[in-house]
Amino acid sequence: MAGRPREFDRTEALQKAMLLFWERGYEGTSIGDLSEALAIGKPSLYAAFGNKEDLFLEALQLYEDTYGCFSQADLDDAPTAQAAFVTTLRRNAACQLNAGAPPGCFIVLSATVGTPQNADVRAHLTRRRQATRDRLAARLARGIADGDVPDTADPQAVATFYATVINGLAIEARDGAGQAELDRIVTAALAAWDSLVGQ
Amino acid sequence: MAGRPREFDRTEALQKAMLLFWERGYEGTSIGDLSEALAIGKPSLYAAFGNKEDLFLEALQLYEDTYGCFSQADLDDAPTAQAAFVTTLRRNAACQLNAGAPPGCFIVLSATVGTPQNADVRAHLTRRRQATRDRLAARLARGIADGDVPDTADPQAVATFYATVINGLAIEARDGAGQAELDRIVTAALAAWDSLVGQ
DNA sequence: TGCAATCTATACCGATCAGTATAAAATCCT
DNA sequence: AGGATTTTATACTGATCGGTATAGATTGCA
Repeated sequence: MAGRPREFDRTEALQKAMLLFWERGYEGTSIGDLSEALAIGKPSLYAAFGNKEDLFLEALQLYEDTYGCFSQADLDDAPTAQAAFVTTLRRNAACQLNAGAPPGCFIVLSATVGTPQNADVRAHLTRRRQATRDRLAARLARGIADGDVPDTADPQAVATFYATVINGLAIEARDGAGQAELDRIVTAALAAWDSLVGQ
Repeated sequence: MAGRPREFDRTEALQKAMLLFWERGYEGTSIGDLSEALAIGKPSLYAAFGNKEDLFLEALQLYEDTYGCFSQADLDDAPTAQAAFVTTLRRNAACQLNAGAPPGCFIVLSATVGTPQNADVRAHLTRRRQATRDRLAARLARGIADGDVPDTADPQAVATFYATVINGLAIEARDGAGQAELDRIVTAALAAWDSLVGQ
């Protein structure tokens, strides 16, 4: 009923895999790289995580659960839509840089282009990015319902603008921007609030 | 002094290579893919363009010269910094989508992450992105000198914000955004102008 | 102790990677 | 025609890709 116990910590290994995928992207990270960095033989890797795509998706989930730049609670708990966006974008800027981790959001960077055979991985990440935008739009709709956002505002348009800034932040971070620079970008984006919601 | 003439149009071949690198990125495009898509044997490819990196850099140059989203003249010829930014960002949104070409800016998308051995290609593209930001900052500085931008404005901060939007636009386009959506994002970013320059 | 079950290391699979050696084919010049 | 020069197609290089077959090692249970 119980065979030889595995000799590595699965969670630790997954975290190292996440960091490697984060730094090099899906196609830039080979199974050989992972086997070496995790100090785990390839058969053990496959037994524990399935194939490369399975491992990547699990690493993505771990990223969202730990380093993830997005918090639904930030949106829900804020009293107004504007306050929710301030908190969400401030957190996002802060989450682009982490000591001991690669700069820039995993979800934005790890697979934007690549070979046709990996199109499903890219589509998965596209859906994650669109989910972020949709949540922003939903919070704006709630703001209109709550009365703290003018009902002339276009939730989709405003959400898409801020989602674009969030995507751009990841590239700025990967290009070497410091925390102060990222924070200034968010400050600038937030300064547009009144003109965006038509207040 | 002259041997067998080459049987393909070098410019045509380079354009096809550009389109493939644009769609799949540097590492997502193999020499075999290029040889097939261009209908050119690999030895002819190497003889005409050097190695993969040389070909990519030449394709990048062709992109900037043809599909490139950025025009120095747009910045120079506008009477005010604000007008220059309106034109530059409108053109950028329009350049994200081209019939018969992949969506999203080549320079932003084709190599943001990857293997360590291709770090120099990524660094090259990072420098191109920073060049865009620096030109935006220079135009703002001119606006201050010309008197059409308040001298309290921070050219670097404003330029970095708009550069971030430009980077984000490429990802939105690759994710499937339509022209109207991209235009709305630019409209939103431009609406922030007054609050950004402290007017 | 023996057996079923599980993990490990080694070595391998066919396919593909970037790049090239070789030799035939096609041109210009003399 | 002959020779120099360049491009072509074919076939190959060693390395690496994602993934696996095989067999030995380690466990719990009977």
